[in-house]
Amino acid sequence: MLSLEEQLKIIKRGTVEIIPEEELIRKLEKAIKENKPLRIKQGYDPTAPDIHLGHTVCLRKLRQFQEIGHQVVLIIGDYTGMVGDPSGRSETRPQLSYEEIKKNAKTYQEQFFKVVDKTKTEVHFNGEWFSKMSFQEIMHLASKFTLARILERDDFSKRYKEQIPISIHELFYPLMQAYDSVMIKADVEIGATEQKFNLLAARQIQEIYGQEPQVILTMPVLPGTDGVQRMAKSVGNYIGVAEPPKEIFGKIMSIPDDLIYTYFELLTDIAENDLLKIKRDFEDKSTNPMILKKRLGKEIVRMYYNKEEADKACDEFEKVFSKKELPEEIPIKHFEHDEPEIWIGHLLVKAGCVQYTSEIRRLIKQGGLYIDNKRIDDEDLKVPVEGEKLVKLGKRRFYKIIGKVSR
RNA sequence: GGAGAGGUUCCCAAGUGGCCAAAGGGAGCAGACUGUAAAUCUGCCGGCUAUGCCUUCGGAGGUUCGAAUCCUCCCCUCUCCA
Repeated sequence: MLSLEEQLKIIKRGTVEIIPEEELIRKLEKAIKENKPLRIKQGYDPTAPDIHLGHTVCLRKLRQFQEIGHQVVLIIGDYTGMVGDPSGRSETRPQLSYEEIKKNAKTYQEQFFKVVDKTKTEVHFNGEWFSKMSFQEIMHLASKFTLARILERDDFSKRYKEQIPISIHELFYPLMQAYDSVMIKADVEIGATEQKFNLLAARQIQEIYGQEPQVILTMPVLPGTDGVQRMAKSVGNYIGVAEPPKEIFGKIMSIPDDLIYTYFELLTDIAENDLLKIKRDFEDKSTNPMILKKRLGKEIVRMYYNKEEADKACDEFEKVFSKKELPEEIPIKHFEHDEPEIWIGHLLVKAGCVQYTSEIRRLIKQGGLYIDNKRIDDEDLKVPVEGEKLVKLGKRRFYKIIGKVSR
């Protein structure tokens, strides 16, 4: 194992808080002395089946712990997922069925191990213990926590004040997460800053169950591609790790310039002094932010795919947006119609390019529809069905449409 | 159980009988510009081959020439009291 100082340095990079740091040092010292890895807990509720870059901030920290020789314990929250984490929420989460959760859990794990080393990870479902718990035990656990403590939380107290409903089952969430820590005897738990309450609750509960409380590491919450809200699938400002390279790259290019440094810092392994240089370059405006963004995009695609894909994604971007050429791969749509001619609106709906004909009228009115590189300005345009057409909607949606007259 | 407040188009949020497909903001989309799918500005933003028609304001009925707006019943949320 690495020395204490080396380990601490790695652990501290990008972390917001370590609570309490002395305990972490003590635990690390012990681990080194006895050559016994620490148990690093990460819980995950498979409520949506996609892991996005926001999640990877914590996952990358787990990975780092693995690299310095510690044991990662992943808890898939099949039960907590059914409750729904109220953290940072202004409303009750939808409760998912057990089947949905199970299905999501599979995808989750696949994506999870794109970042974390599978061979060095112990996986548990919290249903392992929650499904066996009796009501008596649940009441026992519930009696260890008070409403006042729960209401210390901003999200709850805010909802309470604003008269937004809070269901009783939501109050159980922190207790459940805490109990997970007890069951797997966690030494360290990592979470986003908004998770702080849940993480702290675990310390208290662990003590009640006669365990040494876990140390807490909080990581920053990653802003989404809109640069305003935290990255979340529900907000639609996310970049999923399983997305195609082109998408990841393109979405990176769409983040506000101000986010460039943050993304480099939290999402890449770029060396410390490189990071500083990027910050300087951005601040003194000596480098075009676009250049930095391209580098960021390449870096991230490389992490989840490889260098070739990264270069390809970048070339493709330049081709389509800078040079306004056609992308490499254009989705092909087929459709059939029983007359030789068809109104353009119907064609595009039929081919599945858009959902409504109104959308087409709008596009035409705004000058955003091209067929075979010709801008269309006639809303009522009819075109022949037979043959192949290249359609461009706005600046980034391309389709090749192949029509056939059906008899 | 009692008293009160509220449920509006993707989200937030105006609107209390016709001028309402419904203000404003956000998101989204398009155009211009550019250094990029940044920023900024402008426009669009329920559906329909459309100078008109159809469907929307928690649900079901009703009053009216006319309802998101008034009445009745129901469902849901919140607050206070018990």
